[in-house]
Amino acid sequence: MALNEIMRPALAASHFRAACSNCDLRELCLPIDLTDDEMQRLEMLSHHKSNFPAGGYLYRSGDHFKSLYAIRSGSFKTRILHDDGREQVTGFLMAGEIIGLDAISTDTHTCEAVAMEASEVCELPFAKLEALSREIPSLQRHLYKIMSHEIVRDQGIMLLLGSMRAEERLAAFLLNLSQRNAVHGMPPTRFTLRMSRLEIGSYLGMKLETVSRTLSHFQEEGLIRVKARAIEILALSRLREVMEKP
Amino acid sequence: MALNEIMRPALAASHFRAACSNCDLRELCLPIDLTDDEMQRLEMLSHHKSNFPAGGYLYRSGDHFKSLYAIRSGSFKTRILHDDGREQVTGFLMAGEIIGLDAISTDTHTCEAVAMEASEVCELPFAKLEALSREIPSLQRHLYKIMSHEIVRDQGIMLLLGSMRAEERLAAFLLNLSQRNAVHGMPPTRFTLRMSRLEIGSYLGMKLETVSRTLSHFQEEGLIRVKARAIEILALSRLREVMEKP
DNA sequence: CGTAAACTTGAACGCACTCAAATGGTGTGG
DNA sequence: CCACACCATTTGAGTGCGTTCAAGTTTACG
Repeated sequence: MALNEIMRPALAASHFRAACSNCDLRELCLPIDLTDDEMQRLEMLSHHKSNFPAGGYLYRSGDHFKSLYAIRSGSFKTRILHDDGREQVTGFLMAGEIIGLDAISTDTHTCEAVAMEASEVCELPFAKLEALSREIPSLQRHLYKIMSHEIVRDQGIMLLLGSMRAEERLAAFLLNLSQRNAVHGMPPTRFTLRMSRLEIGSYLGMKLETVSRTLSHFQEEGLIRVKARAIEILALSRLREVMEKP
Repeated sequence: MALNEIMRPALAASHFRAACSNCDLRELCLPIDLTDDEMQRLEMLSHHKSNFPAGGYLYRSGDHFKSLYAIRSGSFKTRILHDDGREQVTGFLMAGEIIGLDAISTDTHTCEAVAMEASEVCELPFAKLEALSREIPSLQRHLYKIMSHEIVRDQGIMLLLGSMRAEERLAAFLLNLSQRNAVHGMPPTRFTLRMSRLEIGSYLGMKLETVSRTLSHFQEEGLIRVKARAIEILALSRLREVMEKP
């Protein structure tokens, strides 16, 4: 497994933008190939929720499962909460990605999704999606692939959390963001973090101070430039080396 | 999220034992409700591979994806390999569980599955399974649920790796094994580990020495009794407390 | 423009790692 | 059935990475 595939690979963000009344759902998370007629049927079952506020909950842990959501614009974080107060950020999701897959298993959301900025989502009622996927084989296959893709992504993060050091984790994280930002038309070496050091730390299994220190260290090494949440990658290839050296 | 749900919950092992010519597939991983006729059709598409040898590969990383596998007896570990030699065990799978879900995404296996003892599996050709699931709604729903369940499990392990200490991780691991063993008719407080300290360490993100030391420590505390790979849990509730105290 | 939150940096600590050696367990061939 | 070899496991001692605690500084936002 190539190291640049460890975290959510570029295709996660680039393909699949499924049907929804106001979204181009033709590229929802993975490539989907539907006829115009099929596309229209997919669009008919979706609702559009616009102007989702920053900090707002898309759903909470324990909520009854009804729909998947396709992020049309903005970004979300998902997290699971512990009884004892600890929390773990399990993902940062960007436009074009699908959110809510965890809830299918038990018909209850096991994590919660919070908007990190003003965002728009398409609601995809799962019962309808399921029924339609029975009639459109390529849609069914697509749903299976999206879910499998999420499994691969999560296992990549298990590798990261289980066997990488702090520097390697952060390098992997930055490179992953770089890839995913590039997909949205932004330059791969300049982007703005949507999340705090605390959230990055929770995601990567380290403390916020360690995140901050490691970013500073990368800057001293000339690998990146950090200015608050603005990141500029100065040496992509050397950053990859950081990640690949045990 | 309750702490005893963090790792693969009991239902993962208890329910779903899907159709396969020689297996009772009626309970494959999650409850499945099919008519006799539907069951027969599910069984018709499956092959039975018996006598899978210990240490043998069910599939390797990079193999072309063709089938899912239902474990009929025995157990497997799945792991992802790094370019630089590091490996991460991503799961220990027991009878009744489904293996190979990661490969649907790209039609290529991203991890490898190795038998930890002599095992039997049912092969479920995915193309046929997919087609049949279009005709049997409850089978389709079942497949979605199994995949979602794997996502929930993986995210539980992310929580474990990202925010728990060594003692807590190992306590969670033992309690999870206890649950899953109970499901197979074995007493919940006495079971045999199928995996080495090295493999446990890889799975839990710690070194084998730390696994060993922590087991010894639990024994000194009177929580468990360890004799090589034989484990006896002496104080289930106190072991849960270990896991729940930050 | 002022306040609170986010971030950076420093210093000391501690958990888990590394290195190393001894012990125990397992399987195989004599 | 035992002896040997090999691998798995345990245990010890010392180290280091990341944490904790504690300022000080910058940024975001009303």
